Amino acid sequence: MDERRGSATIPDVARLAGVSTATAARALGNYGSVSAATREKVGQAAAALGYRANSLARSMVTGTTNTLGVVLSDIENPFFSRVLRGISDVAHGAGFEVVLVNTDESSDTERNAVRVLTEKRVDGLLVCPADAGSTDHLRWVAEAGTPLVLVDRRIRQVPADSVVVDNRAAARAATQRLTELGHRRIGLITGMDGELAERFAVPGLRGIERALINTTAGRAAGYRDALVEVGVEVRSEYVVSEGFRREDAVRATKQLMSLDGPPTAILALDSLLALGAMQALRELGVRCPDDVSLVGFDDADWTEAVTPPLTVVAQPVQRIGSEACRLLLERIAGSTRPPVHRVLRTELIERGSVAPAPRPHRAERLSS
Amino acid sequence: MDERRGSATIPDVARLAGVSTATAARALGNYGSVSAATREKVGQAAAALGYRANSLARSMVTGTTNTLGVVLSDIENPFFSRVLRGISDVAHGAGFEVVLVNTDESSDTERNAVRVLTEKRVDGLLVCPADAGSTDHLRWVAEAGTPLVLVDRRIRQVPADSVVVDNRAAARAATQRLTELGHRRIGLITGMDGELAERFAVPGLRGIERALINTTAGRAAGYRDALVEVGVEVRSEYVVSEGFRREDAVRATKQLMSLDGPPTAILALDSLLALGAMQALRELGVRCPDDVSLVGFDDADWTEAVTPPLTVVAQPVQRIGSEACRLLLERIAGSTRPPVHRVLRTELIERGSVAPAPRPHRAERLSS
DNA sequence: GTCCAGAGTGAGAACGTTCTCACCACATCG
DNA sequence: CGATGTGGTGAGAACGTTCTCACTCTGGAC
Repeated sequence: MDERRGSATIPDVARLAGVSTATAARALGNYGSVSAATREKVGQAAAALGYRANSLARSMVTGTTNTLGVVLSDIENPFFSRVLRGISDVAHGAGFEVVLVNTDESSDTERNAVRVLTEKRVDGLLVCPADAGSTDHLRWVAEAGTPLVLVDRRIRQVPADSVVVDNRAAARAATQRLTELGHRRIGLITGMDGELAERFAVPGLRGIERALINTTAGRAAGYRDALVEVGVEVRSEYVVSEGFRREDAVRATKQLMSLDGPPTAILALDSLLALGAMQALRELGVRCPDDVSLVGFDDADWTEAVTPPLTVVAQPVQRIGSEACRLLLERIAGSTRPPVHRVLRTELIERGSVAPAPRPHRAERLSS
Repeated sequence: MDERRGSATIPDVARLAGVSTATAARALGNYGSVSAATREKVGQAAAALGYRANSLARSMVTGTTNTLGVVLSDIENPFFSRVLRGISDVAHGAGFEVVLVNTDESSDTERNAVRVLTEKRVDGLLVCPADAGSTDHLRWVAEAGTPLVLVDRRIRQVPADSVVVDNRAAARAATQRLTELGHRRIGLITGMDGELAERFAVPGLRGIERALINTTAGRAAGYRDALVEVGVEVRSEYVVSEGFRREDAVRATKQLMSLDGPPTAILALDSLLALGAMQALRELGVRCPDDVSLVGFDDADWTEAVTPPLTVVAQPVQRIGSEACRLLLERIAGSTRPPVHRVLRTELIERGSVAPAPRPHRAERLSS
């Protein structure tokens, strides 16, 4: 009697309990008013049949799924996994489930994910957009009334809340610290597509607008700002972009150190790149921080444990996620305030990997 | 005309296209047979109205959601984020979405997650069970016919596929390598609840059965196996369990090194613990590998970049996920073969953090 | 000319909930 | 004593799909 494959439904429970489906539904769903006696009867019938609610049917009629869609580039990346953790904690705390899609920075995948998720009728979307260029799908979502929050990357054309970090200021602060310590030849390892990065970091002011969108570009701009401030010309051979993986940073660092006047300090724009830089310095036998100072982005779990401990620009990674999710929940709850753009602060954590610039050679001392 | 809030439905599209809902549905859903002309008409109408399919309704009638539920303990942990990546890649490749829940090793949360996910009618579940003790909810799922695969932890009582690693053999191999190099005093940092770990690692054979379930316990058992093999008594003060965080491992390591006969080698049972051990050794001024050899579990991204590079037991982390997901998809596709238990192989990757045991003091030489 | 296959279509019944109404009985208030 | 709630209940209509069935054509085989 209680072993039906397709599982029992409310009518089944109602029949067994001897009440109408409406009453059974009220008892099970805990809404409306039901007498204690019927509630008991229905409860027992449900237990006997192994009744399990069908959220799909419920969502169909209520129009709400208690589900959030999360679209980000790569969950394997510790940055995103911590962001997701922040999102997930807030979401579950409020009774929402989380559907996750990795885009691998592909705009097509993102577009597709957004379509599928809206078709699944998620109550809201958290997106870390892959490409600031193609955003019609995001505009579409925002305008169709599905709550949307942009995570870690803001796009001006999309009328949605956003939670980002002031990447430019962060990189500027880190670079300033290096210039304060006397460093003038400062290498930058960006990871992004080379040509693009160079454009932001090097030649004058072109691209600043877009730099506010892209994380890496913003940081590159901050690097430039700090150098310009102390009157140092930004030299393009100091800006290296070989890719986002650790091995790429190893290559980039070796390239930097093989330059004619090799940098006395290196700024790596994310934690994996910093790791690669460290590895390369070790492999080259270059002493850190004696010969070269190193600053990374993101306070990964290993930064404090390595030798020397790494100086980093720490971002409130988890808070990016939790804050974004909180904004989204407000929207879902019906808030209609104009788009909010939250900018979280970063913090420069100084550890052993940074030291004053080594005494310059005489020739250089004269020239500067 | 095309700006309705609640978005257009198939009847709306059908009306505009001048066909029946059945035909419109066929044209949009790409099933049944529709003439090219009507398909075109319907397509245009849909575009004009901004029609977007409703997966909920579709799932209601088809009985399939193209969604997998994933329940694991902590997505922030690099191990799980890589497992998830493996799952997610396979799932998306097959057209499935992924709903994620973190349990933080809480059995209650897990039970609840499983309930909610089955109510959402996911097509299958991937679970890394928090507690081998309370498993009725998993048995329920398996018996109710929802495909289920256990990830990284097998539970005998649950009739479901599983994908795990042979933790015991892995830890045994790592420990053997250390004994081969002459190490006899080998510290073990487990992270798990102290009392429990000691029970597995130290006194004879009790608990071996359960050890096959729990990851940490399995590894502790492997450690013991290797020591027993070379006739070394397992001393309980060498087995330290302070917790799972890096700081815990720092404390544990310092505790180990302050022992009367401090260990000449340390085996840390996961990557975070190894990190803490490294940090502690550096803080203590103990040279690695000259004074103490160190072996960790899991080939994290930083293991190769630190000084010295860390010897680790590498697990095919991503493959745990992808393999599990593949098994699940087979089940969803209807396979009814008896439960499969896949055991993936680990690999000992030797790097600079391991060296022969330092020359023993005379007294010790005599005694051994 | 008859028959049949099959492509194209439409009407309407599912799927399993929640929600709106209407109804009843009973208590409370004027 | 009648009017006015009010807690408990049931009938039945949504929600937006897909699916089944029946129907109409057309074209080809006999």
